[in-house]
Amino acid sequence: MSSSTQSPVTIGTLAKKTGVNIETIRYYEKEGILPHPPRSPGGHRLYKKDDVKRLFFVRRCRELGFSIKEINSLLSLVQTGDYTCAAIHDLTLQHAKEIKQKITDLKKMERVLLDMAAECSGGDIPECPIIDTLFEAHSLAS
Amino acid sequence: MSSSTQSPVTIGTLAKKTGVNIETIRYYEKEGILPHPPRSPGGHRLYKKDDVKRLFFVRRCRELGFSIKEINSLLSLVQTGDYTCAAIHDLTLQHAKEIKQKITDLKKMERVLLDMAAECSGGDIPECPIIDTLFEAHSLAS
DNA sequence: ATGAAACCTGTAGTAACTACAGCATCAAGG
DNA sequence: CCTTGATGCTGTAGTTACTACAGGTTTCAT
Repeated sequence: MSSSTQSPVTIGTLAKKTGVNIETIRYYEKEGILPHPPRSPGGHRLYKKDDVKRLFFVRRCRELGFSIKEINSLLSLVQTGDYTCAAIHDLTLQHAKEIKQKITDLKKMERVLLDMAAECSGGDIPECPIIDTLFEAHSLAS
Repeated sequence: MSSSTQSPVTIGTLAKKTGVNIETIRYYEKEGILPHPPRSPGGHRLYKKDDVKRLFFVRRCRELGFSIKEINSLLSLVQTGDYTCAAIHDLTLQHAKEIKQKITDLKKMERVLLDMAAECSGGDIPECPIIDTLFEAHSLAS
């Protein structure tokens, strides 16, 4: 009973509500993941409750590392209602897999850095096993 | 006894030896992490053994996630000989700390994604708890 | 001498924003 | 009604670390 009487908010208010930067909101609109909102007579953007919801969705997806492209896919699936639970499930697991790989890579980096640091006296001398190691012609990819 | 008689190599050979893309080598030169090499009469870049070593250093640092700026710092410390083991040690540990933080963040993402997926039947139906969760107005930052 | 392979410069594209500059609009107080 | 400060507008450029051309030149082996 309140769907057509809600008063629209400006971009600044939307930004505060969702914790998303104003410039970022305009960027999202340009990228097509937020719809072009109606404007005030003077050209200011006017948002409604659904936009708040949608922007929260986008923000949460970004926090989970989904790309803009992926979010666009998710949103168009949702928007058209043309999705199955299985499709969303797959997208999610695929994304989780990519994140797992990143974690693996970063752990490898961390290990090498800590190993190098452990070899190092940390003294006040101009010789450093870290530098020596870095000059070695080996790759991390193994 | 071989320092002045080595024959220089072209950029393509350097690329093959170090596994770094030709375009990337030129980019590194522009960014100041590789010196401007001497040129052939026709303008082709001519590299010597030290350049190979330096480029290996750069490549290894990149694989360990050091930024171009950080590599520049490391290199200027090394180049001038104006460094102590302690300084390098600190830079390395600082970097390791940043990577650890990234790992923590990614693990949090992974956890949320897997939890969402676990709630999901994956069935052929147009209702999905993942979508519902994504529309919730909560942030990961806790 | 010729032709293919390698090289040159300079520009533009990528991802996901951020940061202006320079101007217009809005809302509240006087 | 008018002013004024806050807020909003567009459009462009910068960030990071490259990659990918286009269009031309050099090199080197035959």
